[in-house]
Amino acid sequence: MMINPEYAFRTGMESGATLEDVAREAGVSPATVSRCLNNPGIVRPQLKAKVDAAIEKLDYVPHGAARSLASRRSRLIGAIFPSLDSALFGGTLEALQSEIADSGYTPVVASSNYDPEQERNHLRNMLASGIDALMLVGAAREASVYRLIRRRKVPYVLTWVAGTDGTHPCIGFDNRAAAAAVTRHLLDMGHRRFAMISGATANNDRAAGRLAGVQAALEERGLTLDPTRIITRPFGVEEGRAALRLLMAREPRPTAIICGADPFAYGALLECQNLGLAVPDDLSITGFDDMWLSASLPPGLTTLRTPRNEMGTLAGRYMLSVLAGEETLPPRPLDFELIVRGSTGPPSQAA
Amino acid sequence: MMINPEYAFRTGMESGATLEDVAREAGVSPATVSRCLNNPGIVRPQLKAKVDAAIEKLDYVPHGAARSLASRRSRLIGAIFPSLDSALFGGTLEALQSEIADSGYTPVVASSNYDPEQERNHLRNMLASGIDALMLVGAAREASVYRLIRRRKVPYVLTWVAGTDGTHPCIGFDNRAAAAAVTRHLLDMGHRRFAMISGATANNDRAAGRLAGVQAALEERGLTLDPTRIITRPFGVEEGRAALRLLMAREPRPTAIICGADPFAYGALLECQNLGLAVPDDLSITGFDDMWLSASLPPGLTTLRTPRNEMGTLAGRYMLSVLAGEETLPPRPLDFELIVRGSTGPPSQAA
DNA sequence: CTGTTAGCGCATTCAT
DNA sequence: ATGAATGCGCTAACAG
Repeated sequence: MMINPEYAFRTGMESGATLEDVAREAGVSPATVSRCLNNPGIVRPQLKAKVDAAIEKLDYVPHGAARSLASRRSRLIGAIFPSLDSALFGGTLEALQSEIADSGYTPVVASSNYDPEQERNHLRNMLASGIDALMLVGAAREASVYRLIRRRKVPYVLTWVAGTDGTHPCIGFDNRAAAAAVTRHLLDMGHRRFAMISGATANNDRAAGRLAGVQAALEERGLTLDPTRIITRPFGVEEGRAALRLLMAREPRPTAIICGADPFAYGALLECQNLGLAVPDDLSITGFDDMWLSASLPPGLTTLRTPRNEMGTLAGRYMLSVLAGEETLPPRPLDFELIVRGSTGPPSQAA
Repeated sequence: MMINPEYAFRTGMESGATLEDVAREAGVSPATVSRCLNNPGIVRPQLKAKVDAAIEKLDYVPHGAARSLASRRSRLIGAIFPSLDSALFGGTLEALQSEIADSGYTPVVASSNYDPEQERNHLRNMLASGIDALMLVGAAREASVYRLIRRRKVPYVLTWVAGTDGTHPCIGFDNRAAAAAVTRHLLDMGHRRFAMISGATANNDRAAGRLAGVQAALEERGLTLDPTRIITRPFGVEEGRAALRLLMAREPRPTAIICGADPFAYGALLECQNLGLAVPDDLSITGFDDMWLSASLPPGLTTLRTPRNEMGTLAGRYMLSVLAGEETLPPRPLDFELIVRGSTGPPSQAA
C-alpha cells in the first residue's frame, strides 16, 4: 500500500525538548525554568531572559501530562451538553471556552444526546481524564451521578436551570418563571384558549419547568391547560409544524399556542402560512430562547430571550473562581427577557 | 461571607485510590492491575475477578495524567472550529465526539471566531496539553502553523475542504465543485443574470472556493460574475436580507442569487416576501449547506447538502486509525448533493 | 531569589 | 502469566 510520505506520522507522543534540556541550555536549574513558566514574577529578569531564549531556541513546549501529574491539576474543564448540533448550546460552549481560555484552561466536551446513560459514560471518562471542574446542563439526574462527582471532589456547576433549593450550584434562569411570563403576556392580551407544544420532559427539567410555568400562570387566572392540548415532541421545525396541524384540527381552536422552544414556533408559524391562518389575528404564537431566526421570520416571533452566552461566561468564571480557592457563591438566577414581536396580539372577536 | 457547606470544594485534585491500593487490596502486583485495565486478555480470569472486585470496592478511577505520562498518550483529540454557535459545525463536532468516544478518546475543543490569531493560540494550548491528534477546519493558514503541528508530530486532519494537492490529509468535499454544481443547475434552467452573497473569503478557503466555483461555472458558459454583483458579508440572516435589498435595487436585476451559506438565503427569501418578489418566478435563490430550516422555509430552499456529520465521523475514524499505527489514507473527497426545492425555477419571460 | 531533592500514579521493560 | 524495578517530565517543598 502506497502511502504519501507527508502523512507518515508517528504513533504516540514525541519526546521533544524537556524542561531539563531548557535548564541545561540556559545554565540554570530545572526549578528556575519551572518558575519562569508558572510564576515569572519571582525570578530575576536577567535569568528569565536566558530561560526564555533557551525555550525559544529549543522550541520547548511543556508536557501537559507531566505537569498535571506533578501539580495535580489538569487545566481541563469538562462540559457535557444534551446536544451540540443545535445552535442552542453552541453559544454557551463558545462563551465558556472563551472565558476560561485566558486562564490556560481548555474545555473537553461531550454530547449526551439527551440520554442519561451516555451522560454518565462521558462523565466517567472525563473524571478519569482528570478534569479540574465540570459543567452540566440541567439538574435532573440520578443521585448516584452526583455522588460520583462529589466523591472525586470535582467542582461542578449546573447551567440552564436556577438553583431552586441550594442543593447544587446553578448558573441559569428560572424556566418556570420564564414560561409563566410568556403565558401572562398572552393572558393580558385577553387569550383564554391555550395550547402548548413542549419538548419531552423526561430527564429534562428545563422542558418540565417551562410546562409547569405555563400551567401555573394559567391556574393563577382560574384556567387550566387541557392535557390533550399539550403536544410533546422532540425539538424541531417539522415537529412544530405537525403539532400545529394537530392542535388546529380540533374545535374549539386555541387562540394562542405556546412553544417550549423556538424551532417549534418556527414550524408553527410556517404551517400557519400554509393553512392560511393569520398570525397574530387568527392565532398567537410564542417561542422560547430567541434563536437566530426569531427576529427575522415574519411577523417576528414573540419569544423569551434566555441568557445562553451569559451562562457560559458565568459558569466559566464561577469554576475558575472555585479553582482559584476563592470563596464563591453562584450568582442569583439570571434574568430572562420577554421579547414581544409580531406573532402575538389580542384574540380576534370572532374567536 | 456565608458559604453553603454543600459548595465547599477542594482546590486541586483529590488523591482517591491508586492503582497500588487496588493491587494491595486484591493481593496482586501493581503490574497485574495495570494489565487488567489495558490488556485484560492476558490475565488469568481468576485474578482478574479479584482485581475487578477491588476496583469496585475502592471505587478506583485511573489517574489520567499519570497514565498519559507513563504511556505517552493523552487520549485527547483536539478540535478547533471557526465558530461553535451556528449549527454548522456543531454536527461535525457531535459526530466526531461520538465516533472517538468508544475508543476512550475525548475531544478538547476551541473556537477561533474565524481569527487566525486565536486559532494559533488555541493550537499552542492544545499542543501543550498533549493532544494525540488534531482536527482543523479548512486549509488556509500560515505555513508556520503547520510547522508547529508537524514539529510535534501530532497527526492532524483538515475538514470541510478536499485535499487538492495532497499537502495535507483532508476529509471534506470540494467547495468549488459544489458551488459550480449549484450554478450549473441555474444555468441549465436558463438563468443568465447572476448575483452572489458570499461569506468573507479572507482566511476562509471554503468561502473562497465557493465563490471561485460560481465564477468558474459561469465562465464555462461564457458569462462572468460582475464584481459589483458580489456582496460579501459575515454569515447571518439579516446580512442576507440587506444584501438582497442591495442587489435588487439596481437594474438590470439578477434573475438568480447564489448564496454562499444558508443563512444568507433565509434572509434573502424573507426579504423577497417583504418586497413582494415571487420566488422563484421573479427570482431564484440558492443556499449552501442544507441547514435545518431549508426544507421548511417556503417555498423550500434549493441548496447544496454538505456532509457535515460524515466529516466528523470520518475525521475521527481517520485519526483513530493513524493513532492505532495503521497505514491510513484519507478517503477521496466526500460527496455533496444538490437538493432542489421550490426556490429555483426558470427565469420569467419578462426578466 | 535559586538550586537540590523527592515524588506525583502509572505503563513497561525485564525477569521469573 | 505474573512480579519487581525503573522512569515518564514536571512541580513543590525545602534548604541555602
